Amino acid sequence: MREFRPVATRRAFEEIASQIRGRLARQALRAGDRLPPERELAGQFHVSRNTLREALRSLEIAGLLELRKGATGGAFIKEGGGDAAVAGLADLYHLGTIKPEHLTEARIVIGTEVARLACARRTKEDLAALEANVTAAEDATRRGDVVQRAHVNYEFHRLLARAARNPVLTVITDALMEMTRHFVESVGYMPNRYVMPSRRRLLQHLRAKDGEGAALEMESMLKRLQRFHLARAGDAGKPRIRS
Amino acid sequence: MREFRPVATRRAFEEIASQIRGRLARQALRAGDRLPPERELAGQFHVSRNTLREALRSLEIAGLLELRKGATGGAFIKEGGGDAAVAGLADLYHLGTIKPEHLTEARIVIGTEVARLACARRTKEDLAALEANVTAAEDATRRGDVVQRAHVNYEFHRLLARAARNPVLTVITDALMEMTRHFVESVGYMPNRYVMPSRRRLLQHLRAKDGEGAALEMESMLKRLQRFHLARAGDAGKPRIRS
DNA sequence: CGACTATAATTGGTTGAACCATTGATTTCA
DNA sequence: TGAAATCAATGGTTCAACCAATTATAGTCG
Repeated sequence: MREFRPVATRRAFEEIASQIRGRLARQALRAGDRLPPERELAGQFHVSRNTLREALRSLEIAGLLELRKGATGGAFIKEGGGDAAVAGLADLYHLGTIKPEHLTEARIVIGTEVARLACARRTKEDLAALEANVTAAEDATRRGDVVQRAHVNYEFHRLLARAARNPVLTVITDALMEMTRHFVESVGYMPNRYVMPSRRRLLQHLRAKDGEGAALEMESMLKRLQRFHLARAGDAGKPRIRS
Repeated sequence: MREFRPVATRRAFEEIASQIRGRLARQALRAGDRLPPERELAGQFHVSRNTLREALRSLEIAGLLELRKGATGGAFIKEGGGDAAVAGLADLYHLGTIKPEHLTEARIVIGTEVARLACARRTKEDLAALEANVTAAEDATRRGDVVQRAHVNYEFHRLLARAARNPVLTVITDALMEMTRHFVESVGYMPNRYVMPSRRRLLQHLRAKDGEGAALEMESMLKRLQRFHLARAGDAGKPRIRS
């Protein structure tokens, strides 16, 4: 496999970020903890404040830290929420590495399994939240508020993923919804008549904990949506190219 | 849903990064292009070089730029390779948000579908690369080189994901393998006798383009691996806690 | 002429000191 | 007591250097 590793001409800020990452990985630093002020940390690492800031900046972008200003401010360890991973995947869509057809296909693959797992693990609370969401989507549809409806629909998938109780699938679903949102905004909101009935059937399967039924329902809905989306993508789709 | 967006008290470097991101998204900047030197860019944005550097740093961490030193150096637009997304997901594992049981479950879900798709789309070249990989794994096994064997095995899943021709699944697989690598390193390398025979059967399905057979083979192998892994995780597993 | 070598130019990496802007705590005073 | 003024802590930004790596270029010697 790899015969040689590139000789690590490590930059100072990388070394610092790596040390802080290490303390996070070994749980010496936990969510909510605050790092010392920049000026003090710079002293501890024997680097200038600018260099230290680049290290903190890299950790902030990676989603590990949150920097707050003010008297009680500082660098706080963030709860691992996967924002960075979501942004990283979304960037791949913006760059064109991920194309609409990849997105729709991934949604089918992931969504189907999420539905299956959610059936097995959903709590009463999950079910209530999902039912409230579907009701809200139906309201928005009746009002003809396509934007609101689209956002409620993204939220449905996120809720379902959380009900599946697997953070890997949660983060992936969040990323897929983020990409879908960009896609839909670039081709325009598209009303259709089959999503809401499908939602109702899906809720039935969830109530009955019928994983296979839920998976099939989700798969068929997403495949229909795929055809719908890709037809649009042909015209206006893909990361929009402005002049 | 969201009633108010947090008022964006945007920092200068964020505004700069956002502008560059925008030019990337609209393809005004493409992979391989070089941005002007820092000193010049700082002038264009009317900010200090330090602030500009924080912006470039954030884009570098996000995997969008690569900074090279020297006379022909500068900030180059990177090919969208998903490194940042992989690192973001791996961080979630280090932070403990993703636990070994989530990881093994996600591998089953994703790996099964990857195997199915790879069957449908693999080229002769994919097949050849996979066969060479399995041969290399058998060699390493014979030599008792567990470390090498583990790395060749991760590579197998990556090759299979590339054969599936969907960059979403590629990136997710890369991330899952990265997490698996950390997991295995924390609990120790574990030889077993069922992976290599499974690989051979999987290759047969790939040759025959038997998607269903490949999916079943992969699923059964990964489930067996899951039991094996989680048994270990009970003792030493999870992101290792050192004193 | 050609290959090697010293030099210069370009570019990112780092430093240190200073000042600005925001935030929360403290003090002041009606 | 409570509202307003003040202070202190902290991240954000600026500026002006200098360091270090890398490549292009000019020079030198065989």
